[in-house]
Amino acid sequence: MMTQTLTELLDSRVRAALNAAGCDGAPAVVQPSGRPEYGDYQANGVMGAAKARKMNPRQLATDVVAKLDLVGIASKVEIAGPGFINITLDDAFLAQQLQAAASDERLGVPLATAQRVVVDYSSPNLAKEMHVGHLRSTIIGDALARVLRFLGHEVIAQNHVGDWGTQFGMLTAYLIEAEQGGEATVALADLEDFYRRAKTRFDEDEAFATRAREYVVKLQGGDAEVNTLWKKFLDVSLHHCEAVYAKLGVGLTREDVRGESAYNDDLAVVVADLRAKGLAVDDNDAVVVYVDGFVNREGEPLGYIVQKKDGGFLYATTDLAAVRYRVSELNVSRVLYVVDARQSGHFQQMFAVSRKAGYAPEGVQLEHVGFGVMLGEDNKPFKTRSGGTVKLADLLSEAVERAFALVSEKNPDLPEAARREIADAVGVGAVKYADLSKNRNSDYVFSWDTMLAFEGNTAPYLMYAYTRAAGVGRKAESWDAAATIVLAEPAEHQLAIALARFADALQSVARDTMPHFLCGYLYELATQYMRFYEACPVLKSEGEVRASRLRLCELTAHTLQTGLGLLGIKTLEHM
RNA sequence: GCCACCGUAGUUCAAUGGAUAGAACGGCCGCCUCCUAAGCGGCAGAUACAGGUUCGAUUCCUGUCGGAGGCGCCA
Repeated sequence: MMTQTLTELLDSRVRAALNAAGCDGAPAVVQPSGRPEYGDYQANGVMGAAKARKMNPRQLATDVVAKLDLVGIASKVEIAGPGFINITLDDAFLAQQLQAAASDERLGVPLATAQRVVVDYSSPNLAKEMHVGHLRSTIIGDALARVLRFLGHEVIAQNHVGDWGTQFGMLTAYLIEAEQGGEATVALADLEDFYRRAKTRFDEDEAFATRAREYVVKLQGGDAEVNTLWKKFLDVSLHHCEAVYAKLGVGLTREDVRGESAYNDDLAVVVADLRAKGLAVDDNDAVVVYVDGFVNREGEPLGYIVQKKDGGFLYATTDLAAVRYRVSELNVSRVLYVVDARQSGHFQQMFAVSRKAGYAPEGVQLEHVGFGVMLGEDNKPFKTRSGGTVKLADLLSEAVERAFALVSEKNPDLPEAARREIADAVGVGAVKYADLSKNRNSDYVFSWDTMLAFEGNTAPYLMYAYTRAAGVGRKAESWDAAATIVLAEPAEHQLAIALARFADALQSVARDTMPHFLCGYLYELATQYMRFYEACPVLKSEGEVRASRLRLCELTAHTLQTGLGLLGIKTLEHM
């Protein structure tokens, strides 16, 4: 099994050479080359090291190259420009790497030093139906969880659903009305509608509003009847979420659900603890924690309210209780919050309080994995309350429908069942990939055209590359699966480089919590494969060349399938 | 006012401080008697502005302009 990625290997070798050349501790700065004429990898550390030590960079580069041991790894090492070291990998070395990857379930990806990590994602409000605003958290979190697991980390998914709050008084009050009218099942079939009707009742009928408020009190007081109604409502709502998850291919289950209500009993404990530690103080009858560095509009210290003046708790309190639970009960060393970037201020405060209170000691990483807002095609934010929201379920259906129309057009001879299956994978994959392939920090422009474009840097392109790669192997019938890989053509070399970078791509994703790095990698791999496919006949070639190329196809297929799988996107054998 | 994000081709997006800023879509031009043309090749086209740090800046710092957020008892 491999213990180092390609970049790590080259980096350590160049660093050793820098040390030997008198530049102790100088970073090697190894990265893939920007263009083919600069080789496969470039080491850029010489210029900086030379500058810091007042040395001549070209001379230092010469020294470093003289001491650089890349025997059996590189076929060419050149100095270029002011002191770049351009490295061209040896085809035999590359071939050996690929052979190792091909015979390994994990494709030769080194296992990371295992961490236990909480990924907090999706977390819809169970009072309503999931809408497009929930898409990003759900699929970004899912992709990160999959990548971290693949690298050997122990991931604990946490679906921190909104299952608590005053709105559930209204909903349970309305549910009992619906049950009495014998139409509860019908009414619950459309949660969004259910919420709307309950809200209307609340606004228009004073008696109902009063009852709703009473139900909130009863719910909080543990009243058995209201509790049962509440649980029934949650169950229906979770079923709805699970249907969406199933359609999306997201791995969240009931086991991962730990909603806000799970922390109810801890809230008073947390506040008391913060008081005992001298962190929480009374302020205008509320209980507040002050941490340095946070100010409000007027430049006054901004407190973090953990208990309202009416005695009620807030999500701020819940989040603290959750941190405590995750660190002390789940024993994790990294917590990822895949939540809308607009909450970054809240997380900054929450993290600061957690540190101060000792809920998250030094060694525990707390990271807000924020993402941009969902915008309409008019570049205006989606409305959350006053209608205009697209249900996630509807979005996916629409995507699948459009994909079905496309498949039927491209491939009219396939039986309908097959076209349905393809449309399912392509439609859902396109929606997910359109989102995952963008830098999550940017705002997200929701556009049917963008999401459902089936050409270029899209899921269908990658899926198609997979079917091509896998299809060749199927057609080949018999060939030597253990054949030596021989890289002779430029297209073969480029494909090999792309294949060999898989581990580095995954590491970047895990380190920076950026799924779009993996998308970029897979797109590059697919592109290189397509070029290879055009330039190098596989089935028509003979002997060792044929066997070698078949192995390249097979490894490409396996890598694409694994990579897409880590993004939560299915592959197909036929398209 | 404070905090954090964003500004790259007509459009949607890339680019761990590195060399000539990459793709895709759209436009134009080529490639199927040849392993799946949902493909491949080619042409045209961009770093908001002004400073600074650096051998080197789309990237880091400061400021300006522009977009969209957050900033005490909602989540």
